[in-house]
Amino acid sequence: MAKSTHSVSSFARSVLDVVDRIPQGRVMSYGAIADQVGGSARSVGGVLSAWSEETNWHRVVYADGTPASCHGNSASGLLIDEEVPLLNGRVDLTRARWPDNGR
DNA sequence: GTTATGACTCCAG
DNA sequence: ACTGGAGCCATAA
Repeated sequence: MAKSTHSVSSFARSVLDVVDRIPQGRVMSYGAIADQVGGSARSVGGVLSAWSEETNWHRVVYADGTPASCHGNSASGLLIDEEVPLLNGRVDLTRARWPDNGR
């Protein structure tokens, strides 16, 4: 709840809330989060960039499972550390996608 | 209120 | 599989 101590737009707070709910070893795509908060994938990216130090941005990946770009490839290492199944450099959404729709 | 930018996603070649 | 172009929405100036 460290995030609540700062003033932020309702949209950003919603995005941070969803990302914060992603369990370890699981990932969510920008578009999926955007759909949950009612925004667009780009807007979600902007929020993550602003909260990269307080948010699990490495658990958020592209629609095809590619780890979020910036900062080189540190995301892959973090994902491995989180026990996220990687497949040829991309996240295996077949197993890591969350919520895992029924599983 | 308008313009420009961005950690996105989809479609076509 | 990769690249380029267009669409999408929130934030900042």
